[in-house]
Amino acid sequence: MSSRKELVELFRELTELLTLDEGGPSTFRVRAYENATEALKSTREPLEEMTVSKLTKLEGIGKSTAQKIREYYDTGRIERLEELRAKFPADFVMLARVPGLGPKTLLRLRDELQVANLDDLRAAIAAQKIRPLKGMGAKSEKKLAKAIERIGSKQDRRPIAEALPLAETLVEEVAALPGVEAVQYAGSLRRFRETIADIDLVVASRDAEPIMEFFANMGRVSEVLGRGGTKSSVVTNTGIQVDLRVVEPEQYGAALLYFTGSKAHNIRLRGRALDLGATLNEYGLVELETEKVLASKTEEDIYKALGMQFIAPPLREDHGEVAAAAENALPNLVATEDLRGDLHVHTSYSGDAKSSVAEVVEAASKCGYQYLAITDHGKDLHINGVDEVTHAQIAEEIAALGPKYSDMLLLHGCELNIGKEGELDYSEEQRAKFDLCVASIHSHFDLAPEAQTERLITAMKAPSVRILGHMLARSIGKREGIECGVDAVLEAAKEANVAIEINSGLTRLDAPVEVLRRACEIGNVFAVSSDAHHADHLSSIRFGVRHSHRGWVPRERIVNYWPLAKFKQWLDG
DNA sequence: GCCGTTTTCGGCCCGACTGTTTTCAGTCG
Repeated sequence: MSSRKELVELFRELTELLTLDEGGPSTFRVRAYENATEALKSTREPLEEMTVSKLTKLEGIGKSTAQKIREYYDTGRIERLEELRAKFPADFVMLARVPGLGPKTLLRLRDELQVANLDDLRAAIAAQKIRPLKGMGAKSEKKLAKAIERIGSKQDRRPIAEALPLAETLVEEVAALPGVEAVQYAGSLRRFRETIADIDLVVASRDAEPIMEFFANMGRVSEVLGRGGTKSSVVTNTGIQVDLRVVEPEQYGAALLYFTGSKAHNIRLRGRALDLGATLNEYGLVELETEKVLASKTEEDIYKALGMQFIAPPLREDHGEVAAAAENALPNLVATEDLRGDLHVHTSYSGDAKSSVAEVVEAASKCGYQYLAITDHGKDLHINGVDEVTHAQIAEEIAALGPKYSDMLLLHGCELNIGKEGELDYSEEQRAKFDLCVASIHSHFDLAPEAQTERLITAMKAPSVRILGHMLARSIGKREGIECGVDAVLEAAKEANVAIEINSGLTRLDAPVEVLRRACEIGNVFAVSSDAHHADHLSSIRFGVRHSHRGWVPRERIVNYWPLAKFKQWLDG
């Protein structure tokens, strides 16, 4: 683990233990630790080399945190953390993971019943020792017993590829209910995070009851965690928690804003609301003095009333977007309709794809594209690869479709495989016959970082290569991306005028957000690509678009946003 | 613990649901 990552981990633990020490999560000290942890996570400053006074200049980091950072880099440990670890052993901290069991109750269980671990808690429940405690009762005891069962089955965050389809289905089903004027999934899913902990649904309706009724009784519900008049939580039989909230249609924008978050973004917005003499909650932005509702119906209204640009959901992480929006300095983000082409698409010639050349081209035409690159695999990719003869055949098929699609430039491309040493399929002379080459890694994921860096740079030096496909070759939730020197690779890409792909596959979303943001700073160009393996999947490019938003990628840097002439100039350049 | 031209103290985001109460504390997001 890099020392930076470890430092963030230590601060996370510090925050968790401090929450116990403070006896509650909402003390301002705990908040400060949360903020500091977040600051460490998102900053790019070279912390290791910085003095205490320099560190305190960073937002969210004061004297105390700065000293702990220095202490960590100088001695490898943080004294305060050691103290807290001694005070709260790991077995006891484990208990905080039981849903519904917060610090207050936890500390009372320890002080009054000597509960030190999960077994103690089970024994206390079995002996009915919980219910006599003040503020507790038979119901709380039972609830606790049930919650303990869930600690084992409770899944970590789910990959977006698993959660998004379920969320879309739920939205469709709820939208069809009578009285529903609008419905949308919110939360981290709408922010397009790679993994999500639960699905949040926000509904606009004047009659919440039938929606609650439907929601709690859906066939896929395995457990109802809570059911109120306007808010319910369930667990589905695949173990994903879904929260649903119903508001009046006039309040829909405020509710959507509130539940899309992130928490830190919301806090930042509320702070700004207070500066303007107003308060912001899930029902609206309300002027404090007059109690007049300033905005509530749409998110756009609220951002406007707060005196800032609309902030796209993927940006709402409190990574500087609020300040940027107030200064009218957000990047111009690309919309799916803005894209003029797709530069990474497979046909059934690639063993792992399903649609014919004609079907893929027709689908691209329906997307309204001005250009399309068909990029079946090179021959080095065993099983799914395509040899020279077959590629010549593909070229003919594409050429034959030219007259029918005269308003679309059809390119015969190839997705080359980057070998262990950075070698590519075919000879450079043969590669030059392709209109466009994407080069991607499909194997040898565990090489040393230096070797991976060299490998990518070598591949990009081939003059035919114009796009670096799914840069880290990760699979979200399954496989970490390769380790490499990101800056060196991005610099080399810039030098070679190679675009960094923004791969739209929900299991890929590669290059990752941190790489995209770094690439923006370095000055790279990008290609948002579907990597579709079926004609129906060209539309998944919309996911890549949302991922590009998360990376703050300005549309001016996206080669397939460019008009045909400019795109061709880049392609031939 | 952090922050700041209403600065070095006194603020710091806001509400639903549950289970226990009979006006509220704890938890969660």
